[in-house]
Amino acid sequence: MRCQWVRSPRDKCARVCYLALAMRWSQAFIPTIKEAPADATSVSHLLLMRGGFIRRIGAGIYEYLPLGLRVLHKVQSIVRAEMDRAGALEVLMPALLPADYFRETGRWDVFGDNLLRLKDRKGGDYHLGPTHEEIITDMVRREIRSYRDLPRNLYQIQTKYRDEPRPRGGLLRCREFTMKDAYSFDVDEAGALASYEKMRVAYTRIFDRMGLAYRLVQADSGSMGGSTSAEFQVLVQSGEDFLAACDSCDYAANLEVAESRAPADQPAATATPPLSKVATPNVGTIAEVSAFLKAPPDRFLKSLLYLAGGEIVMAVVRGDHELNEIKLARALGVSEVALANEEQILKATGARTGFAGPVGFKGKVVVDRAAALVHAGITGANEGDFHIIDVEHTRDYQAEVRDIRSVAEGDGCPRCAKGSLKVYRGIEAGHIFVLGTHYSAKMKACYLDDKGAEHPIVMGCYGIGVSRLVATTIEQFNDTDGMLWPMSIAPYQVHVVGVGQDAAVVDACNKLVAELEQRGVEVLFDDRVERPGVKFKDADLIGIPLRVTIGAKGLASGGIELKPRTERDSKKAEIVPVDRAAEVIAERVRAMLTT
RNA sequence: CAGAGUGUAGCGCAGCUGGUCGCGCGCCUGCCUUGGGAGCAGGAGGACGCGGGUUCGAAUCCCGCCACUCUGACCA
Repeated sequence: MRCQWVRSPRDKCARVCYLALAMRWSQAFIPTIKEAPADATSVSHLLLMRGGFIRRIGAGIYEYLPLGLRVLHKVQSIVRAEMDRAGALEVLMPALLPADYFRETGRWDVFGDNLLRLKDRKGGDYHLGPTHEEIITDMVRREIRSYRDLPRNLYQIQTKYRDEPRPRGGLLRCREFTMKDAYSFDVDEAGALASYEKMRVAYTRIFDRMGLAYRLVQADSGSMGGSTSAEFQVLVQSGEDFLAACDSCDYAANLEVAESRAPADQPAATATPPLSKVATPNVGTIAEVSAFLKAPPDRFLKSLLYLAGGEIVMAVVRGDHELNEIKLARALGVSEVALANEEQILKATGARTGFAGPVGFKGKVVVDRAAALVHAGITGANEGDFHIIDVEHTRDYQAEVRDIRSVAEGDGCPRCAKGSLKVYRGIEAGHIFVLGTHYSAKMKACYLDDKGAEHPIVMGCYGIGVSRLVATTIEQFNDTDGMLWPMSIAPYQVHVVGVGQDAAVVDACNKLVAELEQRGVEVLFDDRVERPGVKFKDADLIGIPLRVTIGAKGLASGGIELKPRTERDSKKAEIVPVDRAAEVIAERVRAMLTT
């Protein structure tokens, strides 16, 4: 084991990194475990635990062991390099924050239970920072007064705290996690958009360097109070977010906000007869009524009652569609909506749950644009055990027509004429926002223009879940035996496995490890007195991208064996002559870093 | 916050018709073995989550609390 200060040759930013280049397993702290921990809730969680990368000490609170920390540091250094390249400046704000700043913007209350609060000995209110808009805005308002000082982009890599209702998935959703957050400050909206675009490019470079398959999607700006925003979603089956993407153009959006091509009206072949009421005893759900009346779900008008800004509102979507609460809230101009409870439904419609409908409803009604085109529709009669059939929008009920449903697989793309939408699952790895003057206006972060007039600074904010990325990468790259690290963030670049204790083998191992170290290659050398099977299993588990096997057998047949972790068949390992091994391996590492 | 469940050796679990706790893996020692988590022999390791109650006696039954997990709500 030797530690030294090195300048990594691949790092164009001339950053000096501290890296222990070579590590002998017998001297290391890599406690792998054979049996799966019972509480592992995702592939990445399982493998990070088994591989000895992390340990849990509380719900959503993890320790990083040496391998885990190396990966975390590598992700951080890629993020730093690209942020610096984009002209952002690193700062560090405290994790422990006095309550005053969040009180200033109202988020002390808005964050509610998600904020981890504490008191100091004098009884003063504090919290651990879940994000730092207020703090950075305060820093900037105290120091920046002139348009000459703008634009600026400041970022930090900090530990963040959120009292998640339910942490899960290991590092995917924690209460304490590492995040890179950047904040841009511009004189106007156009400047903010330019800053936003720079971050979009930087993020693309970051995720590309990590070799991830991801998609940039339109996103809900939510309570951040911004206008433009997009998410970087890493595509994995286990992802908790859903996104819709066009199969022929580059339209992609989080399902929360995804749109579909406007539906075309298909007039009924025959005129719809007048309304009539039918008895539907004890059948309330769409599936039940559909079976009872022998009518397909797409003829139904599903009527849901919501509480929006203190008012009861009816939202109507087609029976085969799902209502989208974010779209509904936006259509109503409120920040959020909540499903009405049974009591409120009874009071508003006069019927118990399952029999609500827009016909004759006294309150405000919003109908989805697809539901508005339903002919001879079927809906609740606002009377227990009765439905109404042959309902026509406009003729039989009045409602505001809006897009309030979630898109579904196969819907037409809203952007192009021929494409249709596919639904994917993803993990949000990054999010970029134009915030506007939401925070600067509230906190009076202003600058003077060249005429001496005062304006609020126009802001943007940009987050990357650094610790989440460690887990996300494993979610995307794993097989039945373990992790498959991309070279750029692997804990070590090369894993040397010594088979047997022959003097010739031990000598060859030591010599190769020393040569690799000299060439700046990060190498983990399994020098343990263990059976080969144990070493191979551990090597597959921790997933270092290149494995070098040195044994008597290989040496006899001409050299050492080189095998990428992605190659499952050991017999396909490449035989490299001993005297050229270090050179070939170092070159391979270099090649894998750039692809 | 609502519903469900689990806390017993480092990890995974059994024991729960009350009688002071076992198994597998891991760990230690020795022998043997060495190209995909070997084998044999011996060994160490436990206030059975915490507190109270019932009982001659509680891991086991009862009450309270705590922690954790799952499903939902929530998630810049």
